[in-house]
Amino acid sequence: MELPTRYEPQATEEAIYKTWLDADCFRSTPDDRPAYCITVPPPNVTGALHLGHALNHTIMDALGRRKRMLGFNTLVLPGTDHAGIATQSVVERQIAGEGISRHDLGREKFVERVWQWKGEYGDRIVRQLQRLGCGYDWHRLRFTMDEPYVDAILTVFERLYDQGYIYLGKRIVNWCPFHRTAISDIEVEHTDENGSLYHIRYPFTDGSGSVTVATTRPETMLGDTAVAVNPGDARYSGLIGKTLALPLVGREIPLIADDFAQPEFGTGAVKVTPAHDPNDFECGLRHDLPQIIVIGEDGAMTEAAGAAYAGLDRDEARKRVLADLEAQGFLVKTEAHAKTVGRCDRCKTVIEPLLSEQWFCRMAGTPMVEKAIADARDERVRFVPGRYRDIYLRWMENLRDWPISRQLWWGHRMPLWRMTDGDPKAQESYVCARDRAQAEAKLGSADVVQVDDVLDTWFSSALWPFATLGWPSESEETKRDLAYYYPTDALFTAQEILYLWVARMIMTGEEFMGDKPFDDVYIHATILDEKGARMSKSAGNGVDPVDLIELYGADATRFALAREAGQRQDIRVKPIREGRQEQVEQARNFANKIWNASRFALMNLEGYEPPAADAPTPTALADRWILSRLDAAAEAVNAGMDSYNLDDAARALYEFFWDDFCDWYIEAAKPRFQGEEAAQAKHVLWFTLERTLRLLHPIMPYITEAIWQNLPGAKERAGVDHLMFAAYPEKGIAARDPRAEADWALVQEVTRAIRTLRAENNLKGAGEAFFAPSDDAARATAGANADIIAFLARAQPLTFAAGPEDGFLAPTRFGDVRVPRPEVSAEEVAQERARIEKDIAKIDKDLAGLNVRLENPQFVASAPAPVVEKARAQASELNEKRAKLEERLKQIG
RNA sequence: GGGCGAAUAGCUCAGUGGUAGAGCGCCUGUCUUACAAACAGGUGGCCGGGGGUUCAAAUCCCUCUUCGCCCACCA
Repeated sequence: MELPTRYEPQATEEAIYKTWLDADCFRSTPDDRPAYCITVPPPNVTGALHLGHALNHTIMDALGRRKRMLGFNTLVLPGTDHAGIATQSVVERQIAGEGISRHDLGREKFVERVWQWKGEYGDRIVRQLQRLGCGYDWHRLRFTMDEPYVDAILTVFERLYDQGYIYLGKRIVNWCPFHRTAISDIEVEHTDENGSLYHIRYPFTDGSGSVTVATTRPETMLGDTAVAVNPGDARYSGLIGKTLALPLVGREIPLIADDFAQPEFGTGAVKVTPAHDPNDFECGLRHDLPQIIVIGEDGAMTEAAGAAYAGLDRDEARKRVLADLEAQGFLVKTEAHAKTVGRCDRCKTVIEPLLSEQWFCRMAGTPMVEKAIADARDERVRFVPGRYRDIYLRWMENLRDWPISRQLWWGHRMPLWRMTDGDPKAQESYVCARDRAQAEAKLGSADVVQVDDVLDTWFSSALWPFATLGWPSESEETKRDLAYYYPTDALFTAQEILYLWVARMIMTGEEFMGDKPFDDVYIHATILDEKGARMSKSAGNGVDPVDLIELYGADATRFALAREAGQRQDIRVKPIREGRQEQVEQARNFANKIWNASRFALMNLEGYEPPAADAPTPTALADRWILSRLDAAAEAVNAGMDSYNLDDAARALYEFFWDDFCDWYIEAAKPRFQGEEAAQAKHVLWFTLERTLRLLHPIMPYITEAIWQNLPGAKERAGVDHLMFAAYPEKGIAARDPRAEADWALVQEVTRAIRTLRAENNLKGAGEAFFAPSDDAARATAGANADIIAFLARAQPLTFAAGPEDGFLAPTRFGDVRVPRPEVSAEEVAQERARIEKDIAKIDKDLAGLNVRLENPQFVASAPAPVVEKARAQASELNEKRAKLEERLKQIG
């Protein structure tokens, strides 16, 4: 077997993936097996895969692969998202580099450019997922702008519209002046910033004094249509109803009473700008106030702001207004004031609350929302970790209507039409129609126009679990797929899109499929940098998974992520420094260990034919022990995978493979391959390796496949061509053997004692060692394994006797170990004495602790008997050990 | 302003009532016929602070501090 001593993933992984594709391993069609279906969160077509994706897909692929091996018909259905605002932003930035804006190009040309972008970058994501090893059914790859998918969107829209859920509303929305579109609350990012609170004096028109208001946004005063005070505020009790003259503008506005003005804030008087603040808007409705829009869609002041300010950017306008107020004596004072500022989560532009006409979808109280709440409350949809259920419920129970129209160009244009001369601000003008012909028929006119707006990108992603499976097609294939795969089994995502996406999928699933979209929602950790900060392109602290894969291979990258992917809220990932990344490097070392252990096994199993009876039933201790450990590992790995604790599974595999299988079993097996135990040792080696490869495969698919393909008899015994189709080992694949585990502990402890004595005393080469077992059981176990202990400890031979009086001594639980002492210098004697004294000091410390407990009558009375027994046993062991060490001290003088 | 998570060896993390573990790092040896990306041995921690419950607390409760995440229309 010609295998290099180092595992080189770069040389093999891509070729292996190709064999899987060529054999069409990942295709899923309904059959007699139970289904396991995941529709993957579609990455945006904005660019490349980031580490969060890598984690997300590692988890899904690992769990999907394991289910396939457990006999489920696994469908992991991939796709990409057109990602309206995000992709439009990217392309706008791109053309900005050419010195043009989307408005220079015009809608049609611009959308062409975005399609071009999608063509280039959509495939790139797919290639990167394949490089990561994802076993997805690429025949079913979906894109949110594919024709059948668009059909689903139109169908959903039509139904919601016909039921009266979709309406045109005039509201304050979050307006992004950069994108020139409305966005929803959850697309606004809040940051705490240092600002100022400005106190401005508004004089009464009758010259009887003034009222001072406090505001953080002085520029909006140009649109004020009232000042409000709390009706219970004694300071203003006689003044309500009087008229104020708005400084700079001169407009006469009333002083009104409204509960939303809080006496304790500022001066207790608040300026009311109904067109630019949600609270003021509500207040304006209550008092029937005019709504004056002074900031336009581009973030600049409008004509209504007055000639002096029109055309100024809002920041510039603020400065000008303040200067003018100051000059005219209206600015009373300015104080520092921390405030939260809303920014567009895509471009970080400060959001302008703006009064505008938008399309909304009704939420609160609708059956789909009620059902989506009930699904979580009754745990028909299970959240993992469970705490996210409460977070979800709290949000769902306070839902506001969903603004679904966006003033973007890249997206699904809303299927709403009106006659050209119809009132665009009246809902009655509109009909819902899929195309011009239908619109003309419905409106009874050929002179029709479609609304310019596109749908919120999350409107389309909300349909993902069923639209990707073909809904609303009535074809036999679709009906079969939906019946078989829906509801899907689990959804895997990060917490940031719990509301944006998860909640809405549950609602639409209930509304249009009459059932939840998935059983489980697993919210995995968010990737943070080493200091705990969010990774972002602008901060430059990102780690590119493609770099990690190129450095260390996909298996190592996957293992490193899986090993930390538990129920935690975040995972810290260090940067790549000087071409190294610690966490993935450790995983790469593990892969290399797997490679080399397997290489050793393959060398010893050349030409080997595993017996027909798959599972060995050996008699030798080492064999019984490793099989028992294998079974324990299988149990732990399955438990971890079943409970979304991939980290536990990864750790169990790591520890079993490295500590048990490599460090002890393989080492112990070396001499046995020559002796009379060779047959059973080889069988156990083959079996343990083969089953371990199966256990590892979901997390490290490439290296395990590479080895398995070379393992003699593996394919024949499993009856399949690829490891991914072999049965996944579960608890019970081998005999649990507590006796063997207890006996092996002796082998380990005696071995370690000899090793330590030899290492600490600088004894080179193989030498003698003595073991005086404390009882017959220890003698029997050690006797049967003397050769192995001697081999492992590089001690030759192991003699069952007290050994020479002047030998180095190590008391163990099973008896005394001695290693003969050659000529030593006074210095070396001093070193040995120091070590023994240190050991005794440690024993004394432990004994003191134990005695405190044992001498406490309450401990003896209250603690469970086994605990007391254990403490007594420990104390007596330590006393014994101490006595022996003391004796040894006297010996060396 | 609410909600949540985290704080354990220099670093990254395990450890949910019985006197602390792993990997990396560091120190000593070793090219022992799978692996120096390795092997053997060792060093290293009043488990963030304070209180409480208990015979017994890293672990359960309260509180404080620090860091982070999510949510939030107080000018």
